[in-house]
Amino acid sequence: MNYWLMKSEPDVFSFDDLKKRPKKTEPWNGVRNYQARNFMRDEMQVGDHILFYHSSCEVPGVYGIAKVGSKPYPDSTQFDPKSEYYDSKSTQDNPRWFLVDVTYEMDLDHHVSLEELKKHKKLEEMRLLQRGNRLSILPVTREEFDYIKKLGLS
DNA sequence: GCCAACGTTGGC
DNA sequence: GCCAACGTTGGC
Repeated sequence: MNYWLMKSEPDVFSFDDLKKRPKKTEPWNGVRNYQARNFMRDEMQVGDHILFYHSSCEVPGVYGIAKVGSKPYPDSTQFDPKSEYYDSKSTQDNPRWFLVDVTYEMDLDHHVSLEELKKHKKLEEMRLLQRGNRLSILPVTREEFDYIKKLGLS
């Protein structure tokens, strides 16, 4: 079992949006970074737990808990010329981009802001908090995951 | 294979 | 809107 942090801009797709989806599930399309893709394609397993993080917004931070809802499969938007995620170098036989479904798991009592995360010594080695990090999908340790979840419950 | 130019991310 | 960090592209 692995643990992850996945970023989303809430103006585009928020944790609330995920809850409102049919089956509370959303294909995580549009990732066009190889490292992030590799995490989804090679390392994620159904049932892995996810910290759902809002970025590029007024209060960046963790807003809920989700889980991996499917095995990896090709991101259909890469084949669609009308999609902003279209990739002309991808073919059905040799897709370049893979995704997993993300499924709602549980609410937190309150969000845990980036500012809050930075205050905790136990979290100072989190990849999210390392300088220059821009990956939209990051592994977290079980300890980090549990600690942050606890911060969001009270 | 190097590296300059360019584009994107994301906090502030 | 700024800008640091870093990934990607493409000429050579």
